[in-house]
Amino acid sequence: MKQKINNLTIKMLAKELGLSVSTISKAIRDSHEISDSTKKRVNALVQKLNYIPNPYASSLGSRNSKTIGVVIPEVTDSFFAQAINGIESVAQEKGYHVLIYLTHESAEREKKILKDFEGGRVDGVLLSVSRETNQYAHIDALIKKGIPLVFFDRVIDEVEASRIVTNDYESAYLATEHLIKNGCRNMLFLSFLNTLSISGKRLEGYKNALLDNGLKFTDKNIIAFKNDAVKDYLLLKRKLSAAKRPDGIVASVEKLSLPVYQACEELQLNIPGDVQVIGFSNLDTVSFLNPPLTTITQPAFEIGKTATALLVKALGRKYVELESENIVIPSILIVRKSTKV
Amino acid sequence: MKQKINNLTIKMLAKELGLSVSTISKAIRDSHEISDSTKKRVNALVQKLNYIPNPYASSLGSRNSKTIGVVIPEVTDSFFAQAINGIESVAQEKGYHVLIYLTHESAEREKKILKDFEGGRVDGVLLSVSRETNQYAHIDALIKKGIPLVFFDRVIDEVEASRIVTNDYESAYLATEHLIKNGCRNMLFLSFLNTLSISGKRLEGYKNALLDNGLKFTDKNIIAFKNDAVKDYLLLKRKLSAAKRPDGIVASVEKLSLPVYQACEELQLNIPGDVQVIGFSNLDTVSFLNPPLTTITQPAFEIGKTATALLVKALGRKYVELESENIVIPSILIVRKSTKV
DNA sequence: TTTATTTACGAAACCGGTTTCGTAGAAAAC
DNA sequence: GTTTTCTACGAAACCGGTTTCGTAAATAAA
Repeated sequence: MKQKINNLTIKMLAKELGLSVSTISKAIRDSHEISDSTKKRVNALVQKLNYIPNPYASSLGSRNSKTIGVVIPEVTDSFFAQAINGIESVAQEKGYHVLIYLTHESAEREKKILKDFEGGRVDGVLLSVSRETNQYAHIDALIKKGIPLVFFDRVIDEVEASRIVTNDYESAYLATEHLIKNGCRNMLFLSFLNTLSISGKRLEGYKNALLDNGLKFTDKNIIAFKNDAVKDYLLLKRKLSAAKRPDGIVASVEKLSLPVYQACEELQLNIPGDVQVIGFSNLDTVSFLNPPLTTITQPAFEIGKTATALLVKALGRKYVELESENIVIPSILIVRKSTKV
Repeated sequence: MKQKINNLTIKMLAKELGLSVSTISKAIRDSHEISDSTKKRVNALVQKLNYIPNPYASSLGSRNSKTIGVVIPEVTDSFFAQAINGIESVAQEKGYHVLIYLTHESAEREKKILKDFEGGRVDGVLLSVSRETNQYAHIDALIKKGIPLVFFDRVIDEVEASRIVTNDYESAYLATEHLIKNGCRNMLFLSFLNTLSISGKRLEGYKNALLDNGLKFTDKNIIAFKNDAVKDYLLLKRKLSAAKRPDGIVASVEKLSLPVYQACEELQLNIPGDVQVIGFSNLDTVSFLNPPLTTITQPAFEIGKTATALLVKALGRKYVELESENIVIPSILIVRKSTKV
């Protein structure tokens, strides 16, 4: 069907040099069983003819693809964009190729993607689960097939695998405490409705910060967005214009900070005068928001790098190790003007 | 070396059903030369055993990988992030896998990546060239190898290939004219130093808008950043504190808007009172900057989608077509408070 | 009824490398 | 000088599918 230009094959090189196919193959991969002199001859011809091995033939024969699969919810989110940056940097350095897949927060998509991986498309997987993901048979199945997987940021606790995360509990605690120290007594906690352990941890942090500071926790202050932008926004506005208006907001997800600013603007609420706001965000524009947003900023790039380094290390080993690492890279609180000093 | 779990092969399925390997292969791919009844038998077993074909074996045999390569300068830029989103959406829909590569604005990297592609790793390529790229032999070489390539956003005019871009000239013209209408007479044009045709077009737009409105154009108002954040920033500040201070700024690259805000803040310059600012940006945070930034916003998602659709269409054809399409998707001017009404 | 097509499938070559294993000749050890 | 060990390479099987081509049986056309 495809009439690709008669590509150069290893066979042709072999004929040209009067060597065998296997010798060429080994020479190219710098095998110790080939003499330096023939290696030079081979490489010279490779250069001259601009020979590039067919990656699929190599992968088939060697049973490894030098490819890692990255499965994330979305890419238009500064956290994930930065994480990809970190991932790609070490992948490129180590000679790995990266296949990227977006789940758009759909567990169904995630399943299909991982299932495809069972066919051996990738040597290893970096996964940040979708918000919808509440079971993990598909993940376990993949791991059982012998394909190393490392979670980053959004993990499933029940699955035995390495994970690189940030300190969600502590940073939410810190964020909440920061508001309390600034005088807040009635704080909203904004998150998405889901089963993600990370939201759970952040919520816990928020909750405990309240309790530890003698404030009481009430479900009414938890807003679980449903990903219906319009409805969610209305809900937020209602909360912000209620009689007992909140005096502080913890936006536990990057995407939720902006609606807060918008709602406050529409409701003529002053930040931080009327409401103080702190958000989990990695955007560098936050410094120039009106007012600049106090944030919990995650080490996205580092997380991506570390996760990939760990995966690559695992791929380098002949036998898959059993023990899985659990690395926590802390987030940082950056105080700006959306919270009082 | 790798002791992958004895994977299910088509051969085993064949034995199990008493059919030949080729029959199974055809049945799975829904070939017309297999009867419905055996297709059903085969699929039933496939389901039952959870058989997933080895993608590398398929690719090798069929000489196509159902994979496209995406080569972009960076991912932590809202334009590219959104573009990837568009790319991935149609790729996933059409059953293509996407390999992603970042050049980090290095022509060298770009060359290496494209060269690797010559080995047949991908069926087609989506490319947005690096800022450094000033020759195109590597691109031509790839195309000559028979691998379809479509440019998006950052193109090389000299290369014969399809391209999906936005109306850079017109939007810069529009942006500049907008400032002029608002009373600006001495406007800075900010861009990166490079040979990118897109910067050239934007610069042309700026220039012609000046000339058409009876203003004179001077090189002194063009700041070509060199990607050295510190020096560039100092240069900007110097320009902004000069005796004949500019009254308007066109930031022709997303990354250049923020430094402007920062510099104005440090220099106590009011936006838009002292300087009006318009930027090319796709960030949705711009509405909440202080003041909200007037922007030229590019249809990034659409560009990604269109480029991919075009590429996939080309891949579907038996023979590579000669004519290359040239699609322009316009950007839009969104007026906010950083420019006077 | 005979011949021409179609339909449904199998055998075998093939895709382009990798890996295993065997071996001649050189070098080292005894 | 003989045996042992390396070194450097080749033949052939293999990776797991796809594709080509041939053909028996079923169906249609003459």
